[in-house]
Amino acid sequence: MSEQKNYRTKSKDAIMEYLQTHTEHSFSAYDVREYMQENGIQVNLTTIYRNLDKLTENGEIMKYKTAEDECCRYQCVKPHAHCSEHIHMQCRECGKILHMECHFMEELKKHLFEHHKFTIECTNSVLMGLCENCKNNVTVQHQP
Amino acid sequence: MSEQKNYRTKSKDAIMEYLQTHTEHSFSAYDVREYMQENGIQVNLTTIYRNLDKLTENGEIMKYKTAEDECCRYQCVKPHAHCSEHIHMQCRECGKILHMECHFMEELKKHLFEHHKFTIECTNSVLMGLCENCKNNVTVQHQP
DNA sequence: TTGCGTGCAAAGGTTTTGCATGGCA
DNA sequence: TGCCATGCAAAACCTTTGCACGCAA
Repeated sequence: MSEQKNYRTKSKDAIMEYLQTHTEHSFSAYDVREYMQENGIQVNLTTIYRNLDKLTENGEIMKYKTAEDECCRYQCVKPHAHCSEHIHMQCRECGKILHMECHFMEELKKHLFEHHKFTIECTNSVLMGLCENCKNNVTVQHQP
Repeated sequence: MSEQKNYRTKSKDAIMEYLQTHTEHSFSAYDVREYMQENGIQVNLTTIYRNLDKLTENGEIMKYKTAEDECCRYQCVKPHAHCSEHIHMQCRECGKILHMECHFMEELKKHLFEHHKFTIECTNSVLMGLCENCKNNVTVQHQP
């Protein structure tokens, strides 16, 4: 339908580089800007938002919010195939994202449909919790 | 620790009434205000936010966001026990919330921990999708 | 009478929009 | 040259905060 030409620009390249070096963690628009500033690249926050929006539409990154976040979070899903067909887990401490790329995903879909008559849509379906590392750290910290 | 007295007020009663008649769906602060206006009850939006916050702290309602929502959504979980121990499913069309109150919840927890080393925290863990009703409607609508 | 609850106005923060300019193809 | 991309400023939007007053207990 709306076949739009995409020009290659310095800003876009810089943002893509950020994404590809941060595939394991989620980030906010402000994180991207901070990275740009640290590397001496001049990119406006509006431009960052516009590029992140476009990437979300193209399915190259995920966009979501939680009750704890006051801003949107994004994550590159490019290295993983079929991200719209499995759900994701996010660590609330470090922001790391895990992909449920395994046989259990099918079982989950099946259970939801058969027992709850619910058709899951994996986009925006995120389970919150703690990854291995952060769980250990949090546990240690909270001990007397 | 902070044992705070709770006064019973007209606003609080009105909000609680809204909650108890809307246990099946999520709502925003603006939904509550709209309901109040329709019923001729004068309640300030600030007051609504403050009461919803308090109810969230008490564990009587859930609070969450999704990438699609531009505002926070809340839902009464009072009729369901142990809502912090199971995850929820939300219909993206009608906002309805379903509770995974079944044996499968344990299997899910176990799988996440054993295969992904992920410790799920059910608060804020919401699966998005379509409920039975909306799935049928959407399917029909999209047919030629 | 005490101090929690409320309304009002204003501020805070993130995200979006309009418009003129810049730059890729 | 045509049109997408960008920067800047301002707006939009939801949510929170400060303060004075009202009201439950």
